[in-house]
Order: sequence, then structure tokens, then C-alpha cells
Amino acid sequence: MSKIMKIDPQKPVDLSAQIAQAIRDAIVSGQLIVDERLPSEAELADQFQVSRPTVREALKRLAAQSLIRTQRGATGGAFVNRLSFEDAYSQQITTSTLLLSMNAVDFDTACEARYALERACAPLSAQRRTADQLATMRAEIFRQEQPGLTDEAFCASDVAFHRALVDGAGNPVLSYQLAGAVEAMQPLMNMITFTARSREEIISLHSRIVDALQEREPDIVDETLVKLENYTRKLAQDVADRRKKAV
Amino acid sequence: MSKIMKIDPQKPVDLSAQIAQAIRDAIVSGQLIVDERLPSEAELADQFQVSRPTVREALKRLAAQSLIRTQRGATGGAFVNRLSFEDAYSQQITTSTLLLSMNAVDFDTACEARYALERACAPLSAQRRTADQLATMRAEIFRQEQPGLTDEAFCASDVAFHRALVDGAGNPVLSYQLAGAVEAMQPLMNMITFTARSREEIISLHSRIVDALQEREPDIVDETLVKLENYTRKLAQDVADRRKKAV
DNA sequence: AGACTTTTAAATGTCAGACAAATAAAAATT
DNA sequence: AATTTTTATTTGTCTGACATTTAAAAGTCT
Repeated sequence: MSKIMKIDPQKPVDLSAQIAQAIRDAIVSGQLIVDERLPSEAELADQFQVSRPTVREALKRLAAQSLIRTQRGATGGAFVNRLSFEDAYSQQITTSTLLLSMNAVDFDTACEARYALERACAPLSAQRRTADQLATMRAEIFRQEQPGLTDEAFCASDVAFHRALVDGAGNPVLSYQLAGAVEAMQPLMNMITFTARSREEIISLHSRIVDALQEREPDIVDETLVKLENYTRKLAQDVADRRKKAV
Repeated sequence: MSKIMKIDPQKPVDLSAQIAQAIRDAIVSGQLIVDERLPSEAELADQFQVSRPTVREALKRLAAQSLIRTQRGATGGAFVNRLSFEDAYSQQITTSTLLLSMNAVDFDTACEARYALERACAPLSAQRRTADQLATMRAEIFRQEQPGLTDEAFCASDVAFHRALVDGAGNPVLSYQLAGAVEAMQPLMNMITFTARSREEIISLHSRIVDALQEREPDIVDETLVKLENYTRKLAQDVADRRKKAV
């Protein structure tokens, strides 16, 4: 392999991290292309003048970022992985969720971002939504109406509803970008206890959204999302208030 | 450590990947909290009944996802890492960039998503922008006006301009979410050759945006972003047309 | 007693060497 | 020609050892 990748053993950075960074740089820069095979672990160890276990550790770093996949066998090895929308989606959700919880992001901040971004989809979703997506949204509304549904399941259904709404925009980049925004809020939403009355209100707003999408009326989608945001914020505020009172 | 984490050696998944997943699940679920120390490598090897190198590989997977950080020494070990906005930002940019390039996402799709999301920031940015952010945007406009600036530098300045615009919304979750959208397009934008005339037009639109932000006029920000999107798309289309002609 | 230096112990980082498991391709067999 | 077996190569995992780092403990000096 003629790709130029270097590490500096004098640097106060672990060798495995340096090797991983060098390979990542080669991937990001296009020097290593999708499905291309990397040299074997033994060859990489030679090239970087380190031991094989150190190379393995570097490769595990890359695998954890979905940048490579490995395969055993005669024609095995490490290959540059095509980062799929699915992988990216999943990473996005985990990252967003941790980001919010670890940094104690408050409900209002998260809610504001989520609805701002979701409303950005409204025009495209009104234009491009498919019958399947409408059906998904209606199925989720139906689920939300079921008696005895736990709050957790209600929240999960809410997420599914909004995902279908976002997917209606027919832009995979948008769907990916919004994956975190919508799903990261689930833990925060799980703090809310949804009374029969609040569920009814949310379901009513969901229905209005799906109707407006069907009729291709983005303005109504947008203003209903605003209403939904305000209502959700109020519910969260009620929870916070009740907590203050209980202390 | 009383945290329940299990792996199944019969599963066709690498042991190190399973161990990493078990620890990640414990972090995501809140069982392991920020700054908490994990057991030593030797202890983990005991607990999971694997060798220490296998534990190390698992820990490298987690480190690559910024979920843990390790430290040598008597009181060293692996600690649950607080995922910072900076880390998340950086990951987001890398992921988004690779996603677009590896999946051959076309310019229009990426552009559409980016501007839809950016326009979602307009009302908040108009409301909350600071003098610093305005100054940053004006500095970037000044840079863009400089003669002899390479196209690459022009694109980088464009990114910096739009980042300041997004940061003006004063919502860190929004800034994080949009990091990918704005920066991932840089490689795509780098394909465009900006003539003096096109730069002039872009700079003019940038100026109008920053003026509208200063005057807190979100509608003008919005419609100018639409113009910018259309103009950018046209430039990219011109490049594509020229490529077709050259074949 | 306080400040400074040295030693200690415990952890991660790296290495060498060996064997196991998986896998496709080549060779042998039917 | 189709099927089975063998081969070669790779990754996956292990054992064992040593190096480096680091904070804390112990020792020394003023």
C-alpha cells in the first residue's frame, strides 16, 4: 500500500489512537475509498513499526466509528466501510441522547430546537408525503388512542409519528439530521405524565397535522406544530412546577 | 462493581464488540454515570471471563465514540466521559461529510436540507444574535471580498459565516444539529469555481442577511436564504452542465 | 510542622508468541 | 461437471512479560 500514513512515537498520544487517526484521515480525504481493503494487521504493524495488538486496537477504534468492517479468512481483512444512512442515523440518535442528558440540556432548549427543525420540514413534507407515510402517521394516532397505553409507549409512538412526518420530506439528509432532534427528546418526554386529557389534545393536534399533510397545506402543518410545541412545553412546565411544590 | 453486564460467547459477534455494547448500554441507560470509574481492565477481564487484551479492544471501541476516557497511573482507569458539545460537533461533521460523499448524495438534496434547516434558525437568530456574531459574519464578508482568495478559502469562509448565523439562534442543540448540515456541504461546494461575479452576488446576499439580522427582520433573512439557495444551486448546475459538455 | 524529594503501588500501554476460528480458493475426489 | 476436502491466509483470542505513567504514601530536610 502506497498510502502515506505516519505516526510519531514521541507524541504524548497513544500509538493506537495515532494509527487510527492516520487511517481515518486517509479515509476522509479520499485516499482510501469505500470497499478498499487495508493491509493485513501484520503488514500494518510492519509499516507503522508497532506490534500487532496495537494495530488491532487502532482498528477497533475505526470499527467503532463504522469507518471499517473486518472479516476473517483467506481473503479477509479490514475494509473501508460505506457509512450507511442507517448507521449514521443510529449514531446520531445515541450521540444526541447522550449529549442532552450529560449536559443537562433543559426541556425548553431541546424542544425549541426540535420543533424549529421539524417545522423546516413542513413545506417539503406537505409536497412529497406518500400514502405510506400518511398511513404510518394514522396508525400511530390509532395506537395513541388505545386505552391502557403506558406513557413510555405513548412517547415512543409520538416519536414514530414525527419520524414519519420528517420522512415525508423525501430528503434522506433531512431525515438523518432530524433523527437526533426527534429521538433525543424521548428521555425528556418520558418525564411527563400524560393524562387522558393531555393525550386527547396531542392526538387532536396530530390528527390535524396528518390531515393538513394529506391536503398539502404546509401552513396548517406549521401552525399546528407551533401549537404542539407550546402545549408540550406547558406539560413539561407543569411537571417542573409540581416538582418544585413537592420539595 | 454491581452493574449487571453480560455477554454471550456463543453469539457470532466479536467478544470485544459485545463487551463494548454492554458497557455502552450501561452508560446510555444511566447505570454508569458521567465521571464514574469503570473497573480496571484486569477486573473487567475477570467479570466478563475474557482476556485482558479483549477488554482493551472493547475499551478502544468506547473511547473512539468518546464514551470513555482512559488515564494511566495509580488512580488511573477508564472513566465515563461527559460527551461535550465540542466532541459531538466534531463527530457530527465527520459523519455528515462521509455520509454525503460515500452515498453520492447529490448537490440538490444536500443543499435543500441545509437551507431548510438553516432557515429554521432565522427567527431565533434574528431575535438572539449578539454583536459578536454579527461581527464574525461581517469579518467573513470582509474576507470573502479579498482579492486572490482561493475557492477553497472562499468556501471555508462561507461555512464560517453560516455557522455564526446558526449560532445566533442561541440554542446549542440547534448549533450541534446544524453543524453537519452546514459543514458536510463543503466538499460539494468545493467543486464550484466561483467567478468574481458569483462571489459578488454571494457576498451581496450575505450582506443582506447580516443587515436583516441586525435589524431583527427574520422574514428578510429567510427570503434571502432562499435566494442564496437558488443561486448556489444554479452555480452547481452550471458546473454539472459544463461537465456534461466536456464529456 | 511544613515543604520537598523519593519510593511505592496500581493502573494503562505495548510487546512477543502461540493457538483458534473463519473463510475463500485451490486441489482432490466422485 | 459437481461435490468434497485440503490449504493458506486472515482475524480473533489468549498467556505472559515488561514499560510507562501517575497519584499517594513514605521519607528526608529545614
